[in-house]
Amino acid sequence: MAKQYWLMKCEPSAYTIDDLERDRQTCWEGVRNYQARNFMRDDMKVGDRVLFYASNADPSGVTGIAEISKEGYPDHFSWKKAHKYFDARSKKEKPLWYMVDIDFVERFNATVPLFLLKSIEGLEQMLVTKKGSRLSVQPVTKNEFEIVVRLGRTMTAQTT
DNA sequence: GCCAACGTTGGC
DNA sequence: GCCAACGTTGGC
Repeated sequence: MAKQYWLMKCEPSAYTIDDLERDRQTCWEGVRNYQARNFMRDDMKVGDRVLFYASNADPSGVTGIAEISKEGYPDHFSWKKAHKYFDARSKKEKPLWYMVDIDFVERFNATVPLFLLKSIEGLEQMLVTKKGSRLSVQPVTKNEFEIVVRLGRTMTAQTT
């Protein structure tokens, strides 16, 4: 299958592209939305590229690039009692929630802010630019991905 | 911090 | 199966 492209949101208080650059790799636990889970469990493949998006940030926007390094597997945090991601409905024999692993690829010098994405021709259909789109794991097209990466590489610290 | 938009839950 | 109530997300 051809390489696919995604956008994954995370609040900076939880994890940032800087954290990923330091760690080189992380697991994407804690997604508790069925649509997002299905993307991770069923569709993401090793090598797929990911726009790393900082939500609830100042400014919110895409901060870098990651890559899927491990395909969907059970989110074992859902089995850990007392963990904030614990969910009694998820059983080891029948996991309810899934996660993937991602590798660090690139950190932009500055965030590509959401307000800029909204103004760019070619990104009108991109889910994250649409009002009320809360999905934390979203598919993006190759074209959208490439536009955002090109923008990201032109960002400098001064432009924000 | 506010609040609109959305997803989920649960009573009926 | 409907839909009101509730909790969460996330831009601003």
